[in-house]
Amino acid sequence: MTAAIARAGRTRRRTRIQEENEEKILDAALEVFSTWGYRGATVDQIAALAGMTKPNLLYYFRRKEDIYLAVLNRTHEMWLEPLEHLDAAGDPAKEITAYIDRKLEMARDNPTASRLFAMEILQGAPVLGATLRGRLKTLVDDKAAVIQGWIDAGRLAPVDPRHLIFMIWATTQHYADFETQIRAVLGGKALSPDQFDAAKATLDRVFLGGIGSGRD
Amino acid sequence: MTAAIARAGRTRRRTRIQEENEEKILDAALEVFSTWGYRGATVDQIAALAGMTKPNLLYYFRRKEDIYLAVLNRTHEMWLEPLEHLDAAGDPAKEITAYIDRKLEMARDNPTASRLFAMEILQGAPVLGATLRGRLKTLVDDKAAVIQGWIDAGRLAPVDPRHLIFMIWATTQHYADFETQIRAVLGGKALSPDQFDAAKATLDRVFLGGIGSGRD
DNA sequence: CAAATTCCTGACCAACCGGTCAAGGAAGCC
DNA sequence: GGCTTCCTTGACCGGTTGGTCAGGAATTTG
Repeated sequence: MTAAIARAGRTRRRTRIQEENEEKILDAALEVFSTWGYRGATVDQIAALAGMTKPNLLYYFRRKEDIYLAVLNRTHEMWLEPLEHLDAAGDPAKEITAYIDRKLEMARDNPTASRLFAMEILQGAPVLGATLRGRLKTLVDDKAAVIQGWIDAGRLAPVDPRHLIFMIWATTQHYADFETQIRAVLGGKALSPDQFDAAKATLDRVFLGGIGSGRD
Repeated sequence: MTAAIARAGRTRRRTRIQEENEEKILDAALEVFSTWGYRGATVDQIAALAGMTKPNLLYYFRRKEDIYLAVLNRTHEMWLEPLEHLDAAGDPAKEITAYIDRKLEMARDNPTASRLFAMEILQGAPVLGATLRGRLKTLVDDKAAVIQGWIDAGRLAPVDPRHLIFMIWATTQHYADFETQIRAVLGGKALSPDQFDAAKATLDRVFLGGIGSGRD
């Protein structure tokens, strides 16, 4: 996927050095784009963080846009994945809790990826727009039907499945996207494991209390 | 507040034209900064949207940074306000529902303001950092104590008050900050009143179910 | 209406930005 | 070790960006 963009068709072989440097570049680009957005980021900045000169970086990715596309492509699978695991055959409460926990772990382990998507969407999703209206919409429609099925069977309180999904996205991603604010309010430097446990406990409890066990 | 920055001490009187043009500029700046962030936005862009030339804009605000500060200052009171209304003397469920509804209305009526803060925080809160660690932290500490009081009195399920507040921020602001994504998933162009009602109903139900009426 | 003040603009500037290119240096291969 | 391919870099380029400035136009004030 990455290789399809990076240095596309410019060398005969794909070398070890290419592999290494493209990874360095994409790591740096993730950091820079997720903080400054596409327009706010500079190629120099990315190159410096990747430990190389600008012309050298542009030897691997000919254009700034190519870097952005590559780093978005590299992370967007990871983005859709957790929801795909929501299993109609499972226990509703357990499935939803597991989904929340997976998403929260992603926010903890890949905060920059989360922020990159936040940036992309704040800017009107110029790149991911089509994916959102396509694959993501299909996926949400699908899983909303699963949740609606649970509700119809009386196994879950009657809530709008789509807005429930939005709530889960919002609350979990918040810990990555707004980390600066959360740190400021809670005090301390980084979000501690304790604080993540507290977040997880609160989310589980509110969501499960809010939708648990149906019929009312 | 704005006048303290704009054209500070450069004219003797404060004129009608100053008032009008500074407002035009700040409206335009809100739009542009909230989409592109500080670095991604250009002064030309803001000037064009405000319907004036760049030198003319710079006659009112000498530097790009001054515009950014002014537009953040103008909106950040509005930001803190809804939480301040949370009243220890009121009924817990009613107070929290009212808070959620107020924040959701703010996201609906001032989505660009919400996005501006999201941008600022994604960029590490270079300007608002001090405010977050100061006024906002104090406010949250204060209101968390109120909620903890309700919990101790058995009028609310035992949840971490701070993380509950984060959840409310996350879910309500999500409808402004990630509007593009929500529109993509729900289909349609703008978020309809119906969809806002559905969001409100879902939020009210999940939060109230999740924390309602205490003791368990 | 005329003087004082404020407002507006075109022309301009230095710094920065994305991107190119020629040429030398390092790896890989036989 | 020599040939081929790949990697790296300094110098450079046109366009954009934030910001200045001199001077003319509009507005306010007496």
